[in-house]
Amino acid sequence: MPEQASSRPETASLVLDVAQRLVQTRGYNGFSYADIAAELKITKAALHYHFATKAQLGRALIGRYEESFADLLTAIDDAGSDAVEKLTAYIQLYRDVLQDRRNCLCGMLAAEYQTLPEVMQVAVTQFFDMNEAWLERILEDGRQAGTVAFAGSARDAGRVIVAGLEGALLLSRATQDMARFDITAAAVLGGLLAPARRPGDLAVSWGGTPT
Amino acid sequence: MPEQASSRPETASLVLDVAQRLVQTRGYNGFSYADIAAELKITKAALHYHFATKAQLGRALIGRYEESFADLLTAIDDAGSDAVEKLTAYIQLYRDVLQDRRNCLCGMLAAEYQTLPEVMQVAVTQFFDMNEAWLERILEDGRQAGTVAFAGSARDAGRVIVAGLEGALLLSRATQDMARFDITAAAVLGGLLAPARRPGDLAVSWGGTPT
DNA sequence: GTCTATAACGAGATAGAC
DNA sequence: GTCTATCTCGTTATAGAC
Repeated sequence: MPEQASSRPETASLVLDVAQRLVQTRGYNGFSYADIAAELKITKAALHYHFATKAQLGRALIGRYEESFADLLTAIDDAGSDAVEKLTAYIQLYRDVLQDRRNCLCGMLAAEYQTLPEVMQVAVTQFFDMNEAWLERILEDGRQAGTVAFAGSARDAGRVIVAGLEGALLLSRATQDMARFDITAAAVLGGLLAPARRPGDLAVSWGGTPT
Repeated sequence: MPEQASSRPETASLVLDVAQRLVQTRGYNGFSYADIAAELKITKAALHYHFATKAQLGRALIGRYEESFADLLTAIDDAGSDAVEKLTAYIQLYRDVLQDRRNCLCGMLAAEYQTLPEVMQVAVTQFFDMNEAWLERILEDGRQAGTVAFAGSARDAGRVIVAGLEGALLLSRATQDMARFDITAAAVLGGLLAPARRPGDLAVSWGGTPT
């Protein structure tokens, strides 16, 4: 770990906390070192000590986010429930972000993709790859177990889930309407349930045969 | 219409063209008056003559975008085909944007929502309302005709469609993978088809009962 | 309607003291 | 590890000539 002198709750970590919230709420192009410095009551120069360039800060942000997200996915795996419960828990991760009045870090960065330093672009892509790989595995397991059903590859079905949730997050935040997220989430999950398991009380169930 | 002197193809319109492409590719916080001026080979001061502030430019951008989008929806209506064809045409509008290597103007602005001047925030919300109102009508018609099927309200089903397409646009652009958009679009449409009409050859069909 | 010129500010970044 | 001070550049915006 890096050297440090006086400050105890590692400053670099606090910087990342603030920067992450700023990116999730304002975007990478929507905040500056001055914003972080003001909030932490240190100077911009001190920030540059920890993260020499904004690109390095941005890269570290994604790295930490992906890592903690991967940990959450592992925790879901370890809970050992079935595919539907795991997918529900996955959706809940997105919902938690929204409840925090934030967007997904990488969803926000995906919008700004073209303006990002290359190191950040690569890291963003990697984040979504990781998500899709996890979903692919869960979906394949669920299909084997007969609890979820979908046409096409598990990988593609995972991509559809990510797109639906990221889009729901984007629009729910803009319209400040959490219900908007919930109906999309219900549609995403409902559309994957094996017909036998499909409840009739879902608010929206894509492709569910209506009675 | 506003006065003008020498320039013929109304400069204001050219400014909007360039600005729109910049917002759709880089975001509202990702471009400046200097970028537009350089491209049109006029000065920043000339820009300020047409749009005194960046907020006014942004507001005009959304207004024109919504108007032309509404015209496209009317054209789809006038084609007089059934709900499924209209929904297919709607999806195609999004696909055209992606093929142009752009994001939806308002999808991009939704990400930056929190940083936008209030006049722009209101206009963005209005754009999505308009889309959802149109979809609600088409979906209701289709349900009546028995060509589309969905649980819940037509309004909510429309919201799910918009979220899915905006999310697909966002991620397809970041990963530079048009196929990613197509699989989500196929899932969105496939999930709405009435069971009797549902083809088996869709790459992905959300909730379609797999054989 | 467009220009030159510039104001006024904020951005990312660096030098060097402590 | 944080500071003061400063640099350089880009940003939005304005004043006033043509």
